Amino acid sequence: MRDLLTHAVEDYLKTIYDLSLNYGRASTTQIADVLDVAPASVTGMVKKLTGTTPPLVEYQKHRGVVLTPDGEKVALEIIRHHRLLELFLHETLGYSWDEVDAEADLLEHVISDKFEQRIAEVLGNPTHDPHGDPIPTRDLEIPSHATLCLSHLRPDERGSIQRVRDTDPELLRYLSDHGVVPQASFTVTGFTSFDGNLTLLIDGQDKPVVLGTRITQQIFVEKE
Amino acid sequence: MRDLLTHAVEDYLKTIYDLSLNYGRASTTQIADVLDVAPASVTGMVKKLTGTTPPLVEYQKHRGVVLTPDGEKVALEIIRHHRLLELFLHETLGYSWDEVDAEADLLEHVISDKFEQRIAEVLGNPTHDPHGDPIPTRDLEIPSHATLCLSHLRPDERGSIQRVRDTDPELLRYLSDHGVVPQASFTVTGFTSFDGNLTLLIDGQDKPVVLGTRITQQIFVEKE
DNA sequence: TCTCAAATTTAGTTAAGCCTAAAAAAGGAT
DNA sequence: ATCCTTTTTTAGGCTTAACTAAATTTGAGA
Ligand SMILES: [Mn+2]
Ligand SMILES: [Mn+2]
Ligand SMILES: [Mn+2]
Ligand SMILES: [Mn+2]
Repeated sequence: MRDLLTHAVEDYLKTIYDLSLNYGRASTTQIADVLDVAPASVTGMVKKLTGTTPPLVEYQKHRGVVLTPDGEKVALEIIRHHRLLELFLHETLGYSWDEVDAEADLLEHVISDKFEQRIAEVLGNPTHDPHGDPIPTRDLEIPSHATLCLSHLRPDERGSIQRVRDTDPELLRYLSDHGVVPQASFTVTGFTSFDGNLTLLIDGQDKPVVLGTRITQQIFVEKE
Repeated sequence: MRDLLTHAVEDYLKTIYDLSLNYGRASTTQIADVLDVAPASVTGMVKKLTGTTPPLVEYQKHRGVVLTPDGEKVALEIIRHHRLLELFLHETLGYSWDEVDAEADLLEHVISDKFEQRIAEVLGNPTHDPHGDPIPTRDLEIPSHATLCLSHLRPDERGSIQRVRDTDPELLRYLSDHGVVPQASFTVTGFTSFDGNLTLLIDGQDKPVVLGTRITQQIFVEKE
């Protein structure tokens, strides 16, 4: 019954967890989009996940899918693997922060509990990954993390970058090239209402950087 | 055509490589034994491996299987992964030498070229794994390694341990507990012809250790 | 040479996880 | 209420890599 935790199952659960955080639930098409499979494949897998004992997901009539506590536990285990691996690849093996997500996506399903424990020790039981995302603890509690979106700030407000969505390597390279990295402090110096562009002056940088909403919606901050 | 390199295919090629080293070829039942699958499954896979372009193995019905140069290249790539990973787990993550084989068996199929390169660098481009087995170089040359079996030594001969078969964790723990580890020098102090038992006095150890043929056949040495 | 047990292959299934095409169900707009 | 578009499910199939059971081949000993 616990051997049902195939790579595919783990990726579905992780995806449902992420979507539920953002939307409260996960729809068939959203899941299909993220995992790059056909919607019909999602229906098939979701059926399987409701049929396990204990069930790993709950289907709510017209409201998509949410994880059961059991499903969430599995998702958090995989997310812990993923984020520890990202940090390990970055800190110990010298990967840049745009390269770690893809490799961690594969390794997360394969490493043992021992491997997880050892890299956590080597890294000093870290609380956040290279993109600022919180790493669930060993008993799967989630450290605090910022939820305020950069797109909501306006000129003259100051803050610090806390967290950046990690799935687009090109964006990550662009951001780090311009000093937009976790812990960087900044002042908002401009806002254009037509397109939502924000201008930021990062402390210690010469030039301000202009970011569109596609970008500012993927960055989370703390206000000063 | 190169996407045919599934985990299963890689494990078959690695197994055929190992068996060919020892027996010149690999029989269906030998492969089935090592991989713990049914002989019929081996026949099926072997057929698939002869049908690729280029073919990865050469096969005559009922006469066993050998790798083609292409198949050998793939096998050596996986073996490089495996042995680098073993050393990395041991040196960097503090695994003991009996724990590394199982974990490396899973990870070897998943790590990228970049991961391989990085751990090789961190380890200083090592030539041998924790059990003394040679690590193929980046261009898949095999460093020299001892082929003289400990079971062939006789009293008063001196030598040094070079290499130990790595698949039995219990044996590995027993050996390291008694100082039988790569680079250890020793003198043979006894031999019993009935059972082939050898008595070894390891330099720096108080007590001699008696090893049966089941053990001495899995240890390779260099004579002094 | 013949016989027979061991080794190997063939044939037919299974399970996972994906696919496409078509049917059905929602839900917004008229 | 009806239409229409989007979302979701159903139905049927494919591929990979296992399995079991039965058939076949091999090669060693009588
Ligand atoms: Mn994954
Ligand atoms: Mn991340
Ligand atoms: Mn393996
Ligand atoms: Mn080894």
